[in-house]
Amino acid sequence: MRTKQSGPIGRPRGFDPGEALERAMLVFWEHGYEGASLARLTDAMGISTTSMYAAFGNKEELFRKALERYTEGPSAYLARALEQPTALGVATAILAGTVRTTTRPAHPHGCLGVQGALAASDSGRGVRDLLAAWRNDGCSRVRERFQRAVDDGDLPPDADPGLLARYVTTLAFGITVQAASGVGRDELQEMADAALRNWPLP
Amino acid sequence: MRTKQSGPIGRPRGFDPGEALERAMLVFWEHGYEGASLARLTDAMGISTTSMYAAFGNKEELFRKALERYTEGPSAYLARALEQPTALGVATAILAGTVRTTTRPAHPHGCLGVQGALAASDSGRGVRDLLAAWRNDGCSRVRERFQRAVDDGDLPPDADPGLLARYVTTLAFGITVQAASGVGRDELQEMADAALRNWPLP
DNA sequence: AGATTTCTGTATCGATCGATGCGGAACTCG
DNA sequence: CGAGTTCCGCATCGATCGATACAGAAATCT
Repeated sequence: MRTKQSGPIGRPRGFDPGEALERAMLVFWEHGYEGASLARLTDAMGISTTSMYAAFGNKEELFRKALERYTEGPSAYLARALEQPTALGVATAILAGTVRTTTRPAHPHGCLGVQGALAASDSGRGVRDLLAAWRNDGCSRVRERFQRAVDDGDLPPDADPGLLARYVTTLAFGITVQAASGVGRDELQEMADAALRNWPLP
Repeated sequence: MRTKQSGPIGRPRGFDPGEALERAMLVFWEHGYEGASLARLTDAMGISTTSMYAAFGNKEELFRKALERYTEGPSAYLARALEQPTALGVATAILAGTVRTTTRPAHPHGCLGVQGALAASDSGRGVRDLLAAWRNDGCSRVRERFQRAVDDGDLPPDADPGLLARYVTTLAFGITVQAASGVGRDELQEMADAALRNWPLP
């Protein structure tokens, strides 16, 4: 027999916060921060607005947590890509991961970090700036990885890590826009392959 | 002396529709379709909601006309770029025009055709699809131009016009996202130069 | 058991959304 | 001039926005 764990006092939650957050992330991904209404979010999460506010604070806090989940979930390919042994491997993995994630059937097309709030009203400025910082942080991490590649001799000494990182992330962001426009996975992957055929940029 | 033109009967408009549309376009550009409220739009246009509805129909129609104005105004560089004599000239002009237009001081950063409505709620689906078609149309026109370059011998016979067009437009869309994130003009132009240094893609 | 704490469902808040009704103002006609 | 037509300012519409108040339900504590 197992001893009953003494849980926190009071009535326990009637839902799984992780799964509710996953559902919310998908709604934000598909409709954007301002395009996702509380009614639609809570309906997808399977809880009432009261429970949502008690568990996540408010709509903006819910989005911040959904973005964290997105980063560690659908967007985790970035962290894995940065661990590739060569700079070319890093770039290739980033673009392949972007293509795969933004064109998954049965998932929203595009990237939450881009279409979550590229432009917004005043009330969405906080989230818009958060996402801009999220994207710039991604570019910075790639640049630092390429700088390490230069230091290690993997990239030639005259290579510009900042320029290469900007190139790769610009392609990645462009891919997310193309995916949101309905462009197919194979065509984007072919383009990504061609874009890295002259690495590291003459 | 000049004969007085017999204008339309009734009280004449108290505002210039072209300038009002220009103001509306700037608001849509900065805040997106759903992020731009009627109150903010009409305030910027300097007219009342009644006048706006009488002159433009409704919010969605106003956006459609604002997008037309954007296409013939800030985005006119695309049409001019397609008239460049060489495919490389076309690609170079597209990216330079994108960088310039999306990073103009005293103008909204980014591109109306991208951040106008990448993701939206149900009520914004019409505009979202309109913009997706707008972007895909842009890519198609570039592809047709590159096809002509192949036919004319400007591009090698084995060049893939569709892939090249996808490459250039993906870079352009990526640039608009970077610009919306606050990345500076010079850095983006350097990246664009490097991206075309190996034209037409090995 | 009773007391205490926490979660949930309903009902609703004030604000804002896009969109209109209405009466008076401003113009061209005859 | 008066009649006819159009435009504009004000007030307001029903719907929806994000966010809460309140009371009852469900758990752990002593």
